[in-house]
Amino acid sequence: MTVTIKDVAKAAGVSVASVSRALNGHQSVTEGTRRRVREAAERLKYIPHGAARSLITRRTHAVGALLPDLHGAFFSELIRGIDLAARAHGLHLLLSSSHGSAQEAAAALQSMRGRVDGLLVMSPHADDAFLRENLSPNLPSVLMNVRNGLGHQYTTLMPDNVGGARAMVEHLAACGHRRIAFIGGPAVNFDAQERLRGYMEGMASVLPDATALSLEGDFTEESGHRMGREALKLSPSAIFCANDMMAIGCLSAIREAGLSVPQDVALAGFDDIPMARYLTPPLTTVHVAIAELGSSALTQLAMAVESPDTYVVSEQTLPTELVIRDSCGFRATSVPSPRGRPAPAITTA
Amino acid sequence: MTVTIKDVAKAAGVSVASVSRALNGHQSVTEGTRRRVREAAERLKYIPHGAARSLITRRTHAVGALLPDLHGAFFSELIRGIDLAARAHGLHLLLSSSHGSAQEAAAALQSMRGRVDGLLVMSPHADDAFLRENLSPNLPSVLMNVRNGLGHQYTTLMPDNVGGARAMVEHLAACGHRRIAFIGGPAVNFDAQERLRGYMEGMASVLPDATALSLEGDFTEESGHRMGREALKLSPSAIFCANDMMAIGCLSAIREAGLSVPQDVALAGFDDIPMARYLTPPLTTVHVAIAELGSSALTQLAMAVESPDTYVVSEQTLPTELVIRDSCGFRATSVPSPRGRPAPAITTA
DNA sequence: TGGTGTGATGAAAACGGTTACATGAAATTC
DNA sequence: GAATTTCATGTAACCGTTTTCATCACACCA
Repeated sequence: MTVTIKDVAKAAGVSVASVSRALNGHQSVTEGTRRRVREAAERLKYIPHGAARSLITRRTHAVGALLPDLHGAFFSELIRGIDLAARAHGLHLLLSSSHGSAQEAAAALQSMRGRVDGLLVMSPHADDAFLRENLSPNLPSVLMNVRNGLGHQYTTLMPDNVGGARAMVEHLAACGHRRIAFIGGPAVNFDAQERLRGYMEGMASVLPDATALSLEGDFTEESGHRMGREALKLSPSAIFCANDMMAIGCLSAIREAGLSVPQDVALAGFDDIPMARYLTPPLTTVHVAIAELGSSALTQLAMAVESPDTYVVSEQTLPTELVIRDSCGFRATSVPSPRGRPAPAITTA
Repeated sequence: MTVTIKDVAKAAGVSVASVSRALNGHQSVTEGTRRRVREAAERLKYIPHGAARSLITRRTHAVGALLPDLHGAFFSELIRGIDLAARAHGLHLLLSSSHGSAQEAAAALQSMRGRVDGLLVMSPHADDAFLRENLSPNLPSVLMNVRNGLGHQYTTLMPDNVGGARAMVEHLAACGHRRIAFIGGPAVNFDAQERLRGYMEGMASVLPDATALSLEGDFTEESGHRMGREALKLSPSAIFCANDMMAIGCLSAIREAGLSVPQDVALAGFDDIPMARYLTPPLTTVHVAIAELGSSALTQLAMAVESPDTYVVSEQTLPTELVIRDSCGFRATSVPSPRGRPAPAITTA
């Protein structure tokens, strides 16, 4: 049925050991033998059995990625980054996304053990208890967008949520806004916490006399719409949403109130999803290099896998970029030009 | 170091065979033995070695997905659908995307063999020769969005590109348009071919006296912009783009020509990416149930894997839906309302 | 009581590779 | 020319699991 190393050995007239050596580029093999083996393997279309190999080598050359139930641009960009880096490191990617509960996430992790050399974890359920329970210490793991309280036991990467949000507040203040409302994400979400913190810090440092006007949404367009209506009651001159989808919802709430952006209310988002520049008006937002987050995380993981002894755990913050478009009233062109550099950008830490 | 079945056997005072039987729910095991084994396994935190198991069982409980280098909503939706169905069938997902060339795709397939029980293939490079060369006949495989010329050797799924494009032409004609230009995708692309065919068929059946006005883009926004300019030279009353991104590019080309949509020129796209309803004006397009495509494909594959003897290869077409918004001039509301049903929809075959 | 069926258990053979070690021939050294 | 090194190759052990087959105790039946 399937052709094994024995078949190749027989066909080439050598032992299985020689086949293994020849095919794996071991040095002590005659050129003639190597050629005959190569030819036989080629002819028989021999493909080594991955499981058998990893049984003895204790390497699967695969890493697992545990991702939350997210869709849209964020998700695809993240995977793109991860996948690209994985291929560069010769690693396979075992993907498990869209798990809604902590139990599901735990089950996914369980079933991955023994199949992967390392783990990439981004999950809203990934608190300390969860990690302690479900992450084996001898399996290299890298975390994304989680608070890592475990004594720096795991490498952690996250976008500079605080810096990005701060920069946005500073920009809005520089545009002359004083009453800046903030529509945050769910309080349990780590990114949401960080962005709220950035908003607070920004307000405190740039507008110490102004009151912080903060509402809690849940990152969905619908909640942006709902909270946008609430926010308008505070008569703000600018509304800063913790992500772009909420900003979209907020935009329609503003319109429904008979107001226009940016003339009556300035609007800003966070993430810079592709849609942001096609809105009317184009949305001022904070760009997060998501693909880069994914590929950096995987590169870290690859290093941890390849040389566990010399690898040092670290905590990395990826810079964000302020992308100024029209919705904040800073400038006023209207038709997005295709493939042009998006807008003036300011990079944060 | 790692705890194996032997350690559990020793701890429970039984043989490895009994441990295996107890843990895998074999019937001929005493309740007492089973309990002791369970306890020992629990205590030692034993997790079976996947590679060792799949070496003997010849099952990896994983399927591979070979996807093209695409990003954005299409990609994430597809993966979501696949992943969801995979979890439902207890299968792991080995992902390999973003391979640019046929060689890379071939290499990816190569390195997956022996690690997966089945293969999900969507690739622009997946023509007959490629498939014959790189797909082993004893590895169940399901194809998406490819022309399957191999005597129905593989199950194939694809959206109803022809029907969707036809329906759009019919709708535009019903709106009173006679000069309907079409900006297609790259001629080598299968989806592009089908959508062009749908356009042609639609024109022939509904507007037999009108000339087909067809241009070739490459599915990018930029080409939509470029071809949009060309299309305008043909003084069309409607432009139908083979995907939404090109429609976006086309929209800006129309604006730059000093014309407006839909008053001067009607515009339509294909795919219904999330962005489509947020454009100004909201884009009339053809909705493709991408997640469903992915999950259906995986379900087919799971069936093929689980019962290869009774499985029958099939060819499935997933219905598309006409989504009528404002860009075609059919109606004229303007602000997209959040979470509302998108628009009147017409389902095709 | 002796034969027989039954059901739990253990020993050992797979699965398909890699690699330590043994072997023997050729090359090198004296 | 004998001793010794070198080096390509083969033999066999091993990785961790499942599963076949043999074994053995036990209850059952005549």
